[in-house]
Amino acid sequence: MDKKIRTRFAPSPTGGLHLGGVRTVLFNYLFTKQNNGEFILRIEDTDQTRFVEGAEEYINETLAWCGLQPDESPVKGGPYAPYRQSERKEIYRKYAEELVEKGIAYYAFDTPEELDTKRKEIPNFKYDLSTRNSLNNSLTLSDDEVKELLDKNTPHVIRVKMPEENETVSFVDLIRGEVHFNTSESDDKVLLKADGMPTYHLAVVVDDYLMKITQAFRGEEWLPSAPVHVYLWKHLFGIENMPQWAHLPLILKPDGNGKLSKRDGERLGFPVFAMNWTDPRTNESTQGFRERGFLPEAFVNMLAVLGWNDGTEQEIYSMDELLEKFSVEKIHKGGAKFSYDKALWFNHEWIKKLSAEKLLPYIKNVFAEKNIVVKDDAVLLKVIDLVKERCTLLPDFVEQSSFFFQSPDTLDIASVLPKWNEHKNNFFIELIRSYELATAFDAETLEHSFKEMAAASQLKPGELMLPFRIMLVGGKFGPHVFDIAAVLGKEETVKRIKRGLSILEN
RNA sequence: GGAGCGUUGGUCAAGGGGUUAAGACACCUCCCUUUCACGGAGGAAUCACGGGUUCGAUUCCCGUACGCUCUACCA
Repeated sequence: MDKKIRTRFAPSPTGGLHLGGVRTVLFNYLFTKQNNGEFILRIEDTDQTRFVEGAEEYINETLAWCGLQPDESPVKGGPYAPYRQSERKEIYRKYAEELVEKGIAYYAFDTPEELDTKRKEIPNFKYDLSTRNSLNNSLTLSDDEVKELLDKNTPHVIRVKMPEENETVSFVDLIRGEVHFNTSESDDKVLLKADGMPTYHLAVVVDDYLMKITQAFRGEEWLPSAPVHVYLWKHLFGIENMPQWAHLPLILKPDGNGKLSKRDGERLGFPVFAMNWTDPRTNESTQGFRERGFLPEAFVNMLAVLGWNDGTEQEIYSMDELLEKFSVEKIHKGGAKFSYDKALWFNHEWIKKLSAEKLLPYIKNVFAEKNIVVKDDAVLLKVIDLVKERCTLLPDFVEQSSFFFQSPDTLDIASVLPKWNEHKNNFFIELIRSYELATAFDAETLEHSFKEMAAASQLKPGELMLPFRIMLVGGKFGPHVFDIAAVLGKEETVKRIKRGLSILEN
């Protein structure tokens, strides 16, 4: 039992990594690192027809962005390389044939077309104990016939022969407890395809064994085929060497029911992929959480509590806290509907939580995209602290603070004009004079002199603050006006008041 | 159709044989703020249904309903 903990994430490179995939990685990673184990990335690219260029790189980049780096991977290498199943092709045939010799598997020569017509003719057709004796395989053919077909390189597959007697396979799932299946319910899954590649069913078992995997996390959709894997383990490597299974609950659509899909994101207007993804075949691109303006901390946090809760009221977790508090036993059994509103809330919380220094590179990036030039990082740091609590997504910083770095294009004078008069106009002329002479230009003294002058002019400060804000900011938003003026500095503040006045005059 | 898994407010969820059934998101009202936010207060659940077991069940057991997943030479 003091075996080194080893887990794996085994995606197939067919497109962008979605929420569910990243969460599987997260839970895997958390569990592994809590136990000083090793986390492996294994690429399951056994289906050449579904292989998509760039998908593997995308997975690597996503893991890096989330801070979930594997200890062994195709890129990083490791003692059990290669980590791409297509490069391990030669390994699998041996095991499939071993199974044939043991009578646990058999050769099948039925063509896909033949099986297709069977499926059309017979409702609920399954290649299983009820049909295999009337099909074209080494169970029905004589040894000589089989040998001849094999010698002639006739295309064939190897299928498991699920037991005929009512054998119950049960195993303990880390999340669901004991799960039972009757083996006769499973069909005779293909293990080795005609092209010599293994199917998932053979490949997971073989590779999990060869790579000494101790715990296997995967989505709940795999539960029905688990008995096949357990059966294979039993005859290939022994049940006692089988990893512990953990079938994670699904992430569901926010509306209705069913697995969350890329389509739902498009339909409802939120990302489902971690990062931008462009399908090289269709050129169709999908926005990711990263490009939408999510912080990796928030993304990871949001995923962690989708289907897991530590029993306390805590909702905001850093990676370190997750590493400390995560537990597999507290993962839920039922699926959870994804809520984009909640995801936004997490991002907002993380923007508030992170220091201006940490936020700085993200904000500069977002500004650069809008061609906003920031000359002085120290100013930007101050600005970030001033506006961060009103930003939910990173690009919100542009809206909320671009006026610090460039004068607003237009002023919302409609909000001022109806109540604008000569009296107020004079006040601002006075204010310009006063501010020009000011020796200190901090928010507090600015506010103080502003209010004193207002009192002297028999005006309520409140009536003057909105026009002042519009002149500086352009609209009805942003931090306290005097904080803004202080950051802007004397010259710029005065300049903007003058400009505002000239616009209001017309 | 079959098998497996699941079911606490609109959503995420805590809890667990006896409770006023936590908390968060969203929504609404109010307070704070003469901007927008933040923040604060308040507002919603006969714990899917029906049977048991029990002095007592939302909590344990069995059914039913509903939902989901799988049922490919895809993963």
